[in-house]
Amino acid sequence: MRNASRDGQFRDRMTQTYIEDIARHVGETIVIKGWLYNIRSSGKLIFPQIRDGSGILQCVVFKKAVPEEVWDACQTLTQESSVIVTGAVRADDRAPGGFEMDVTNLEVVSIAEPYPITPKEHGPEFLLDHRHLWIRSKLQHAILRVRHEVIRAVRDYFDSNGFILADTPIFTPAACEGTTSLFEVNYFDDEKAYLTQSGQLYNEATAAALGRAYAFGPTFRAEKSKTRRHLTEFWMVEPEVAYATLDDIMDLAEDFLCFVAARVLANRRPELETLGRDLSKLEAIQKPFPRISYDEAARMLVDGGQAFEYGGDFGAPDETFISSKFDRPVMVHRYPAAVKAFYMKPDPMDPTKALGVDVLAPEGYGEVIGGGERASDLQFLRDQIARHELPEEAFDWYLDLRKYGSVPHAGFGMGIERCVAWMCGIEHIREAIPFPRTIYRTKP
RNA sequence: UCCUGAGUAGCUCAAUGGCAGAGCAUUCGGCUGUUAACCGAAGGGUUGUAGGUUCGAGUCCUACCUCAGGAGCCA
Repeated sequence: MRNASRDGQFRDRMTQTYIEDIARHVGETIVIKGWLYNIRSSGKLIFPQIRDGSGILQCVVFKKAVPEEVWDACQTLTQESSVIVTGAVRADDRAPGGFEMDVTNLEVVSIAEPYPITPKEHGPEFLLDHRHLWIRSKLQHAILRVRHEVIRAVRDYFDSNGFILADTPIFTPAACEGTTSLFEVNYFDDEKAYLTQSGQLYNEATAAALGRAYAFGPTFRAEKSKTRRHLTEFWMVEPEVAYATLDDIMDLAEDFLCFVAARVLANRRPELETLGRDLSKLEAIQKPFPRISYDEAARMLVDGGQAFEYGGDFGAPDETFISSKFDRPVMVHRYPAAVKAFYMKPDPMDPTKALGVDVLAPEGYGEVIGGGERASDLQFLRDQIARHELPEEAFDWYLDLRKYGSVPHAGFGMGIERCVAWMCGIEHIREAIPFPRTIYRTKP
């Protein structure tokens, strides 16, 4: 089996050069395979800009330097036509990116029909209808590359800190946290199945098997949410650690987010600059993150004149108000148990509070991480399941975890798209995933 | 589900209740360094749908449809 990444062996056998490697080929004649991004002409001179997925390269076609059929072919090129160009690479300050190619040959692979996405402005509806083409655009291309970096950093972080990847099922027999927002699947004969809304309960099982485990996969929420922070289908990474407490998991979340931000800054700076991201906002993601209790946060809201009722969960404007008081993510812990999930461990110092934590990102990006310490007492969980009117038979396996060597344990979940949107500084989460699924949109 | 806003050329948008317009895209022509290139010309319309008011409706009224933003809920 060929390995595309190891030592670049796969790449070296290809008869093409990728634009991201162009600086290493100055003075050489190379082949670029891609698509026409834009074209400008000036009589006897044509400037086709070629994109190949790794970057954009400006080419120069001079009428007297190419065969007549190449010149004629250039006249027929339309936006997004696919082409293979051959020529010598040269550094030139006049070219975007600093390098350009003097074309000696151009082969047309396919002439594109009139391309719907022009180099001018478009509205969100039109762009989302053409998402399959929109991702070719410069900004979307940059966002997807940042997303890749975030995911790679997530995996590298856990893989290099003793965690074992143990993915949890997508089809699940029951709700983790209530049934209101579940997608029902009509396939299994015996019982109803639902698309997962969290790997949480299964992670507790894998953590008991592996010590430190994490799951990373798609998650589905049938919430009627219609905001820039919500997707119907999103990706979530969920670490779970046996013998960890709330404080341990807050340390982990803090270290983890700093690692991800540092990696994006280190490896995707050109993309961040393309996106116009204020890099100082990302450089500020440094330990220690402020840690405040729910009670302290509630006092901030009341003192700040916000319309907030003590005892309830924070709304989006509340989160934005709290996070606006800090220049880095803030961790809010010990929420009222009544507003949190049934499996949260009560605070021994104040049983009306749960040992949960939300990490609120700055700049209004909201809750990127939610987690906490899980209840380890069997009878408490039985009571909670009854109190929440959940079917106990659906949780028998989960309760087994408390019968056979129950230990303190904690974990959290991070929404990948919220993190990517935050890193990129983009307005809407739907641009942080290749093909967003929202309440009223399942195409393309 | 609720609140708010928007639907006019392929796209982005103009048009006091009085002739349906512009830029970009497309097609044709011009230009030897373009940077969302520029210059000239041409084609392109059931103004979201259905009613209503009016001498006359893109514009005012009613209902519906679609989309966007927000709330609740959440990552």
